[in-house]
Amino acid sequence: MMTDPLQARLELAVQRAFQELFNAEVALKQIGFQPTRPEFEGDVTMNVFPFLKLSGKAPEATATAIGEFLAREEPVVARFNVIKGFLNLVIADSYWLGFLQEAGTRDILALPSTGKKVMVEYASPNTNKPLHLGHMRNIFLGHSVSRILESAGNEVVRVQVVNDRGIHICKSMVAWQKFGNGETPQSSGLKGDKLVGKYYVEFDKELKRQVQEQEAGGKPKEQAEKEAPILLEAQEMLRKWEANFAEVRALWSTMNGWVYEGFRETFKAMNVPEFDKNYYESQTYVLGKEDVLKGLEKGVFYEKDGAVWVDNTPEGLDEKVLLRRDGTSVYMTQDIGTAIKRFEEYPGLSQLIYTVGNEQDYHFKVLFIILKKLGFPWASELHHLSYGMVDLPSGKMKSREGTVVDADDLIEEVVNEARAMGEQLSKLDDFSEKEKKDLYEMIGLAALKYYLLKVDPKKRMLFDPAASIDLQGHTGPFIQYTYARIRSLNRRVMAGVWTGSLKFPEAEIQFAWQPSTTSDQLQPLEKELLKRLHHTPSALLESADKLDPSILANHAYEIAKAYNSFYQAVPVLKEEDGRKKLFRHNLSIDVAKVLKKAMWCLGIEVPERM
RNA sequence: GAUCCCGUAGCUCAGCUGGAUAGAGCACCUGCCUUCUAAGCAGGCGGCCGUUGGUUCGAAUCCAACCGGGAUCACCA
Repeated sequence: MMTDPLQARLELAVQRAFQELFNAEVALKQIGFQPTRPEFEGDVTMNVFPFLKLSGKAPEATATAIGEFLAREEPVVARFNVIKGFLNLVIADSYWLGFLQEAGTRDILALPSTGKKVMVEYASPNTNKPLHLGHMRNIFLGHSVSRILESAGNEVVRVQVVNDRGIHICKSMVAWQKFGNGETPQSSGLKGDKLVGKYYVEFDKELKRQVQEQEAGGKPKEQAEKEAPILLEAQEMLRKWEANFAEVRALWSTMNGWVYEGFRETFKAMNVPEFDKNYYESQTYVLGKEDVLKGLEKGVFYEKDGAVWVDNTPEGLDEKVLLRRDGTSVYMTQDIGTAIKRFEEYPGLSQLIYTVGNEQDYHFKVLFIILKKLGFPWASELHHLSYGMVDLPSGKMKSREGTVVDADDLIEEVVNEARAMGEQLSKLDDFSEKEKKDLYEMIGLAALKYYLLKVDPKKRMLFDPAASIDLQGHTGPFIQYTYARIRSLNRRVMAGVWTGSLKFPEAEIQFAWQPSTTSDQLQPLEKELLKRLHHTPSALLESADKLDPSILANHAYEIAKAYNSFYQAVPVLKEEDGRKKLFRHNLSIDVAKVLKKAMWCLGIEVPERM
């Protein structure tokens, strides 16, 4: 990894070794290091098997020769040992100590600016129902990826497309007109999105009733489903909406307004910021038509039966309609137009990432190919951040069958669990009610977010309600707890003065450890921690490259775990030797800093006490 | 029918750009609070890495076939 200066150094040295020892050229990329397995002495290990042809020697002899060269020529290598074809290198403590010093003076989770501007789209809900667990995976992912990209040196623009028009919202509108008796969020006290969602369900109920009725009257099922009066009404409502009927538009605005108010509350409860820009489908759905016609002129698309098509069979895909015979758009059309519009609106934009479920993999493949065919230079910088569905122990989530996990309910549940645990431990009796409430929300949300983010986004995941509110083990609260422990140490150092400040006391505590060449100053648990910290920039970069927060999430967990082992076995403030005490405290501070920033990248806050 | 994704411990997941004896958490069992927060630590139990072949000095990792699970393939959104 390029961000790992140690590895880069060693690779160069090994390259030199091959030149001087065997008169052989080796590309840096071919030289790979891996962490040394714990049962052997060493920090990093090089496998020499791939290079035996170059050296013309046996594995042990090759490894030994390189090891001797490195120990002699490269100061960071303190010593080495060889086991079979494995060259284990012990890195000088002074290197790790130097790293610690550096980590103390700057944010190692802030990579140099790339100068790139990246747009991330996520959330993109429909306005006919409340947010649920599936949205939460999407939103936490999109938000986290945005922050990771920021930390990795990019400027990020967050956007969503609000699917505010279409048959779905018309269904809610029709049902509300029929059965609503003028109900509003104010009159019933129901959250706006819940209220609109309720009428969407009402619509479905009534539809089913009518279909059954008509079936009983002798109509075939398919016909009954198409001809149900309430469905026809919804379709009529959609036509009126498109024709700009004032009353329909007014009702539409009102009901969407209720939904937005509800969404705002949920976003607040999720502790996720709003977007830099919202695109509304009611505005974007007209986009793309002209672009498609231009493509037709250029010969990128073709006409058949009066419709405009694109032929993606050369790419191994199918043909696809872009404009219907009657000249109207399909979903793809507006996505083409919206993408183009975004790059016009944001001139320096170099990348666009769509956070959308993997059931739309095919759609985005086609979209990207089309934009490439239209000749947009940025088309190769489009990414579909495709994530897997969230399953429940009972099976798939289906909104029609009422098996969805509601976002608001879930947050409430997880916060209640945090409260129950907190009160049982009763460490916080001096907290005010407000402080307790804030803390339990922070902990509950951490459990939920971490649970959803620790899994590779690409993979379908199982949502186990019990595990998601777990506060122990491989969880967000475990990392929070580690942070709080360290902050407690910090406070003691500062003579018990509790300021409530989130600032780290670097100013108060100077780094006083003098790196020296004498080896083995570091205890194994200290070194283990330093190595994990040292790997942080690489983890961040990999997370950013792969658009995968789980890499950073798991890295943070590894650090927290290593810290807790260290904390348990090695005294910090009770250490008599002042230099050691200071060193360990500095180490602790850096762990806290990294944990806090890594959690920030995941959209998770950390408490000063818990 | 075609294409794509996924099969690792009882459960949930890491590891997958090939390397040493495959790792965590949960669950279960044993210890550890008169020393810095026990939401913790130390230890134990638990694996034909879906199956079969191939490539390789070496395969959970790459390739092929098969089995099992999921998704997608509309002049729908």
